[in-house]
Amino acid sequence: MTSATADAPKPSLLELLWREAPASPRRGPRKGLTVDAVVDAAIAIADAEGLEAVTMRRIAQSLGVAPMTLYTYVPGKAELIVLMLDALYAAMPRTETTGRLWRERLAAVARDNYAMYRAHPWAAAASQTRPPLGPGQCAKYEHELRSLDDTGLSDVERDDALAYLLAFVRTAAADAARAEAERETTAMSDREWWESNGPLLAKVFDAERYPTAARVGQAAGEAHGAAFEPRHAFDFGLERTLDGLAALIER
Amino acid sequence: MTSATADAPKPSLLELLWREAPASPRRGPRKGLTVDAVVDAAIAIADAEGLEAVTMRRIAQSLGVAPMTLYTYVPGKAELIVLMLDALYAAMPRTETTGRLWRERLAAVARDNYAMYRAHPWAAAASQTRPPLGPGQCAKYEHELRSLDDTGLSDVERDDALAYLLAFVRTAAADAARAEAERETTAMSDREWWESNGPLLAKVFDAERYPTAARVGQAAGEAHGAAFEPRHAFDFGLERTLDGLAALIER
DNA sequence: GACGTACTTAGTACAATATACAACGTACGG
DNA sequence: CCGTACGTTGTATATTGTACTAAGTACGTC
Repeated sequence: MTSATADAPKPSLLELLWREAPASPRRGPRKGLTVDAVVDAAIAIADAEGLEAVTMRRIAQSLGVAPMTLYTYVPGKAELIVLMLDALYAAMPRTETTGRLWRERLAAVARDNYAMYRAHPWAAAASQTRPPLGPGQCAKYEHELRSLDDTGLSDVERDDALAYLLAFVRTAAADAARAEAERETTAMSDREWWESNGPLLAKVFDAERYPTAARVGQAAGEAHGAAFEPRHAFDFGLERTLDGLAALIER
Repeated sequence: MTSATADAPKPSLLELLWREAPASPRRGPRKGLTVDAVVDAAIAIADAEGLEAVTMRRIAQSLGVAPMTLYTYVPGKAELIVLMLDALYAAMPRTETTGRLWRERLAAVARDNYAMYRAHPWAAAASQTRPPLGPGQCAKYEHELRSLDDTGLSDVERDDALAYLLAFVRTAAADAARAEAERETTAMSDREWWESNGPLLAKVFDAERYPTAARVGQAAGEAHGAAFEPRHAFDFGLERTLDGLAALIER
């Protein structure tokens, strides 16, 4: 070991989320960037080219610095993605619904979240059930919990109900993003797929063995004009989810 | 170009799923493996060490062949994962529930799926809303659709309802797997986390600004003894999901 | 004012990934 | 019996996150 380096106390993820820099002695060259600059650059890339395009090299390039420079601002890529998500949560619009019925309020929460995920498709895949307690997440949680005021639910039930609703929206958005990405990358249209795979499927799929699957599958495909219609899945699921919560709230 | 190579017609994913090899002229050395052997080896690794441990090298090693050999049996890694999923669907147990009420039948479908995902945690993360029409998926779809017989739903509604239920189960299982993996990899227990992050959070989290979040968050944390209890989330969500479908079925 | 030291930046390096390419050997059809 | 189609494998490439090491910068202290 060269010398007893003071072993930099490297900031925790929580400190980073709240931008609580440990007030470093500010020695050495001035920082050319900020955490927000790195996070914003990463979000811009993810929005434009998807999460898989977000590499440390790519971010550094878009900021005009060397890749390793980023590690001065962020401990690693995993933490960066958490920061990106919290920034989204902080910035997303929150529909004001005071005075409306609980069902309308919850529907607005769901639609706000869905819109946010659709605007940033990478976020649906990256987000988790229990995100770290960053400022964006806290503000979001507070706002969304208020939509369950005067429902008669206990505090624990409110948390359960909100988590349930948000998990549905996240999944619906992730599925929508995946379907869209697939449609873009796959050169094949639904019609072309059937022309190329239909004959084989007809030979191999035993309609006598799977009568229900054959009938329902065809009906669903024709009804939506595609194998999977994300918007319909969201609309259908949202009504079911609100009905399910209604059974708890209006019991 | 050396010679007009016959341009091997390389099998489509659908042919592979149904094991419909195009009956090649069988020249050259005999194949030492089968598609199933590759798929089974990959599943074994995924079960034991997680999806990120499933690399072409690792599979090849466990089969005693060179990595590139696998490409004789499988076009690429993406296709292999689809094959792994369909194998799971084909092999999973399906509870027999003829004669029971629709709600019990659907609950059994949900629990079968949840058990399958918990036994193979990687599958929840890998599976998609609209999987390719492999034999496993077809058998699964047929069985699960039957649980919606005599509900009075239209064919399209049956497909919607099933997809809605399955999406819930998949998400719940994926969240459970993620929580479990996090608990294993993170050296820190919940208590340790609070001891190390509590002071900062107390300083930075404005309980006057987020009163509901503070109250509900604490209540939920105490009720479950942890930040997130996957089993409770599944039980709660399943009841809500069935209630939501009941509103459609028993209207 | 000058200097040492803490701190930012950058260059290089490494291990791991999927998979393209081409050489090698095998065994069947003629 | 031999040519050729095909299974197998070694090598190679592009890309990834990030550890390590040097180099340069500017503030706190004398």
